[in-house]
Amino acid sequence: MEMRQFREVAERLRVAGIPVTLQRLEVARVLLTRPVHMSADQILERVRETTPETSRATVYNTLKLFREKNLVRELIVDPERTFYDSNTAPHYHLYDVTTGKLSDVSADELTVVGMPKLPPGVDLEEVDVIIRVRSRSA
Amino acid sequence: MEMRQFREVAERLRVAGIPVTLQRLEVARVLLTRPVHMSADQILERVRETTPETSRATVYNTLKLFREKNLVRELIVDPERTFYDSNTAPHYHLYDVTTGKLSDVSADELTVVGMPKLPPGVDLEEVDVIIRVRSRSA
DNA sequence: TTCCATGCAAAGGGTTTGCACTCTC
DNA sequence: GAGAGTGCAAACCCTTTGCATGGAA
Repeated sequence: MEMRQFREVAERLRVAGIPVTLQRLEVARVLLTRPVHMSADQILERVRETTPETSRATVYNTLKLFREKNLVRELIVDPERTFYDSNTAPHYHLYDVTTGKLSDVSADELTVVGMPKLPPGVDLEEVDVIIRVRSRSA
Repeated sequence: MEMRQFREVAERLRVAGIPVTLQRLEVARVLLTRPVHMSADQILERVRETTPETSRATVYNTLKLFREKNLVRELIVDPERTFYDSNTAPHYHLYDVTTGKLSDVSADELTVVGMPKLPPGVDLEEVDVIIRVRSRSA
């Protein structure tokens, strides 16, 4: 891990208005230095490789904070666990229900045309597209 | 509840190759006699109004069976609980994250254009579109 | 008699909560 | 010394599982 990356994620947290702490920096390093899809547990595991004194609760707190500040997006694709996506640009997802593997589908490859008129008093939050695929069993 | 509806759902189960039992009939009556989005717990509650001797496990078993036979579709829109949709025709969904209310969006109102080329060895299962909205707080 | 369906209770797994401790400002 | 951040363990909630009972073929 280079110092440069540490500095950069620290700056991202400050810009987002998030007070910097050791654990938040670690979660940010794992999650925000490249586009990834990870579950809370995978993140905790990766963080503990370098910072073992990190609790599960803190990771959940941090993820909630990052989501509120729009640093990550929550992906609801599997009832078993929530995934966190560090790519906050508009894009869609391909989910392999057999392997649990998630991949990005760019807005170039796929377009949603049309939008139903929303009920009165509601604002659009986001549009999720999930392409579910199944690995052919041999 | 009219006899006619009972007969009709019973026939749907038989056509789907599902042996008819009292509990399955009740779940089918609650779920399949009109288009609804319900959680397992809501279904259990409704079933127990008329057939109190129904266990949670049986409802889950029955829902899994119905899903395998394509009588219902599972909706993964909320990490808290799975919803079951009795509308098996292709369509999309609008989800109010504030109220938890789900509604259908027909394929007329919205179209997905384009499809990324799938990784080798996988089959398309389905394409989900979820429009997330938020109720404006007064 | 052999299955299959069911009820009940317990277990399981991801997430949240309560609480005490520590650190910072 | 007040407030925020953290670790730990327990609580929570939805769903699944194990097991014994009961019924149908």
